[in-house]
Amino acid sequence: MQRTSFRDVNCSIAQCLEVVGDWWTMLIVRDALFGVSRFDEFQARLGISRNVLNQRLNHLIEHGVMERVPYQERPPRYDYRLTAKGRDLWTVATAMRQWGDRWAAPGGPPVEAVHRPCGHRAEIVPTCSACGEPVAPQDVEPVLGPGATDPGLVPPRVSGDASRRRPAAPDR
Amino acid sequence: MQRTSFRDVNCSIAQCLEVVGDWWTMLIVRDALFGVSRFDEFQARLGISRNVLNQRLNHLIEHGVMERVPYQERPPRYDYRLTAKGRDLWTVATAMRQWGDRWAAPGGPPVEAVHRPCGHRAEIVPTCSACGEPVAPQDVEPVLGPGATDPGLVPPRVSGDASRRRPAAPDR
DNA sequence: ACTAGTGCGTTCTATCAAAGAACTAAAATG
DNA sequence: CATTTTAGTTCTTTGATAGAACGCACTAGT
Repeated sequence: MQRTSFRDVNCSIAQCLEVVGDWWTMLIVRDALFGVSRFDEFQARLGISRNVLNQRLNHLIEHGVMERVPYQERPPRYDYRLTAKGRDLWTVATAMRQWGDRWAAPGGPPVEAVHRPCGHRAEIVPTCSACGEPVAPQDVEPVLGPGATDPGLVPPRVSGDASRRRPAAPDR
Repeated sequence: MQRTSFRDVNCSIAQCLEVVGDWWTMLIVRDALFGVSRFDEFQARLGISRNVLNQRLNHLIEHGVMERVPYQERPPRYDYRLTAKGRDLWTVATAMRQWGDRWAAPGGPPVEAVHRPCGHRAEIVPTCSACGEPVAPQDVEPVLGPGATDPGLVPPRVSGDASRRRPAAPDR
């Protein structure tokens, strides 16, 4: 009964979760975004088991999110650094942080962000690349993209078959 | 050895993960954002075990992300619907989707988004609420917010910045 | 030289959670 | 009456996790 993998699911969210969907992984990425790079510092800050930390770091390296950078020869020791692919997870981390700030931070945000170019504490606002306006969830309609493999379903199906389809969405 | 909870971690990312950090939970939210609302449809689309699905739905309800809405009396049957708190996870789902599109979708995005007000297929671009400019990871500096309880846990280091910090910062 | 400390993993065991299938249940439908 | 629909529950097997101890290759202190 191994945990089901999302590797073959034709959905970018599932692909993202395949890489950082583990219980600890996103927190490791968070610390890496803060500049943490050493095994022991990850371990001490997170309180994660050493064996699990080792697994997760290797997983991230396999997926090209982090890389090992030697910082001394003898004994061989490495920094764990984010790659460009890993640094790009900043958008995910930021979305999570702001959601947590809004819904689960009764004492106010533990950490805020200063936008250096303008100097203000700021929120990150999702805007449309086409028209530049802020985007709300209800403004967006999902459509099939070039990578779609099952044109029948706009919301991609996860586990294999299950070819049952609801006749004429009796939604509500 | 039960899995360690992030409930008491003073970090909004951890709080978000406490709610949707499980292996399946974010995919359930994704489908709910697409409009799925019935137990069996979640189960069929995701291929998740029924017992795990039941656990996850209850977990989401406990955390105020979803709610049970009766749609028939006898026998009692419920729709599982996102609350406002749940719908607000759209930003997280979108960040994940776009990351997956960029880094793990060799055939192109399986699903794209049309911005209804302007009519274009568009990306969601993170911009600064103060100045309106697009924001890149290196433009942002984390600072302590009003809800901070452990100043030692946030290294004065910049997200995305990769320059090595001398190990003379044993902040723990 | 001897001892302790650092940094990074690995191994081991008890316990817990997941997958998957079978089962229950209450009512509608044929 | 037998099926089907919809939603959950129970059970077993197997895998993952926490936590601690251990190993290893150096370095620093006395």
